[in-house]
Amino acid sequence: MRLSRYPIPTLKEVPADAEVISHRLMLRTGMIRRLAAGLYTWMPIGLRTLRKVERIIREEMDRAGALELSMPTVQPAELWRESGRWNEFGPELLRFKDRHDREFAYGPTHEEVITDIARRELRSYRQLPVNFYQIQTKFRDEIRPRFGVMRAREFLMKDAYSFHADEASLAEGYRLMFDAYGRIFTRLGLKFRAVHADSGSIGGNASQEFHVLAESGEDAIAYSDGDDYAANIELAEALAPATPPGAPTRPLAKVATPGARTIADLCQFLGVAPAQCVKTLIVDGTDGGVVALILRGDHELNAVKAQKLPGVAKPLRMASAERVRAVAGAEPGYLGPVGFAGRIYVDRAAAALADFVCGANEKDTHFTGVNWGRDLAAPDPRDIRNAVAGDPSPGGRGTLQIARGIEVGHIFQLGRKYSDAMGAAVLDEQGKSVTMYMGCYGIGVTRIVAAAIEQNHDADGIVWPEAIAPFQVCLVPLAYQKSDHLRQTSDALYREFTAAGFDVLFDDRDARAGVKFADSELLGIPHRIVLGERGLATGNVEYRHRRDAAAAEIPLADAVRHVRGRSAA
RNA sequence: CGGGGCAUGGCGCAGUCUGGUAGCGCAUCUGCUUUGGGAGCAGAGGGUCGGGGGUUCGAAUCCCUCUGCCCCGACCA
Repeated sequence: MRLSRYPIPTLKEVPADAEVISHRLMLRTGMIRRLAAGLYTWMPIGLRTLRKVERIIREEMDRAGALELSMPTVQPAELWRESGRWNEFGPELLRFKDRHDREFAYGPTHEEVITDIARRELRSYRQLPVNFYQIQTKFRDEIRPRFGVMRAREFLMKDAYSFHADEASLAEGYRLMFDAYGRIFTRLGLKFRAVHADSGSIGGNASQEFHVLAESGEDAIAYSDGDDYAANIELAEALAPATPPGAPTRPLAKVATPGARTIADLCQFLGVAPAQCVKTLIVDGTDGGVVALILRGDHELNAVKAQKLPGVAKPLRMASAERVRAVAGAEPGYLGPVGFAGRIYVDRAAAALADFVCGANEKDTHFTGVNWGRDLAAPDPRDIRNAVAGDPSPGGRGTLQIARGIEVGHIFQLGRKYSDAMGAAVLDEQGKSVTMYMGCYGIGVTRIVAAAIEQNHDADGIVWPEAIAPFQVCLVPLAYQKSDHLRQTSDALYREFTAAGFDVLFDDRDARAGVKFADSELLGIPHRIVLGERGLATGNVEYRHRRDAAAAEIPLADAVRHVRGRSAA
């Protein structure tokens, strides 16, 4: 592409509302433009990358034996009523009516539609297993769209759905998709990790997420340095410390701790470590009452785990200060399990403490030297905290590390949730009707583009992985408008690269060198070739990979071969 | 949805408190100079100050109201 013919210039300044780096860079490079909250136009440069991502996904899905189809984005309400999700899904589902007052939804996902297809079209176990996929626009009316294309309302998703005669086949189909996802993210040139995940509202059993590793990721993931355990922090099992609790050595004592409402205050005041304290969180219960959750002072509550406990309201809500006062008789800040009458859940790590500190359920007062079994009932330890770096790996070897990631893929074994609800069955070998098992497999295609930028950028701009760069090669002739010789040489080189099959951005603008350099770096094109009068006098051009520290002189005649060599590396 | 904030040429902002002829930078256009790291000079175009209502001789500025957007929380590819 000749840059002089591309009407969307790069920007030095970005709209003030762009917070994350990928959003800023996508705006500055002219990849996207915002239409409304969570709605973006993909401009020509951005679309080139998006299409490359799509192509890799499509090739690997096809290779894994999946069949591409395309389902409507608009779906009738009846299907969603059949699955029960018309009510379950909540306001994220965009609903509307047609001229006949019939209800529809703009598809946020396609389990219902594909299950409808399956129950109409699939008759025999002999047609199974089968995996259908599409790459298509979804709409989810997110409460708070943000970060540009990273959490948009309208976005492009690859969604696949597999159908199986039995559970073993589902497990096998799931594994095939797991492998395909690994190939996809590898080919995209991204550093990623597959982790066990909570299956959330889609439902089902086994489930794994694929995360692109990036500091700015919204999710925390825990992985072991000694085995292959890896899980989303929401799910990652937090084990008790390896060492068993010691025997009590100190007497129970009530101490005055005026003003020490937080763990930090308390530790400062008493000169103890947060890990020697216990904090007590009061949350709403299902029966209108409350539940106390006990954690070690240096640990955080894991809401996903906690709201699965019997008696805890879902979604998890902290109890109001009034209710806390009514139940515990003290302000939040001085709560503790000693003498607490209601239901209590104690985290494993907190349960492993001896001689610990906790609130005394009395203003400005704490207990020290508290011991389970002596001063209060021995607890039934539960896992209700977030795993932290240094925890023993649930896999058995090594310790957990924490990384941040952007969720770009999620695979589920759905089981029969939808096929049961919607009656999707085939005949088995005995001619008996059996409900099909289902798997579903998503990839956030548009999100991948943003995630790739989050993971691959520097102070000058994007540093595209070659496979998804909008252009592979950037040709920068200097004084293109002034020198006939230089113009002819660079035109010829442009044709040569194009003929060799490269996507080439040809910066034939009448602009200063600095402008062209800055733009090629901002756009993150992997290979840059600069043609100047000086070098051409000796038959040389300048080559620089976007990741190189400095440029190198290479013979003009070798340019294509040189780039091909660097591009294979 | 709850809590905070913003809305002034295409973009980034000042002006609002204390009402008095709408400004700056970037970008755009023209001319001249410059030409290996986001050029210089001279000139030009472009704004119903988010919409509606009110107060006032006079409103970007004060009041009411609506709309849109952003940030922090619960959701998800």
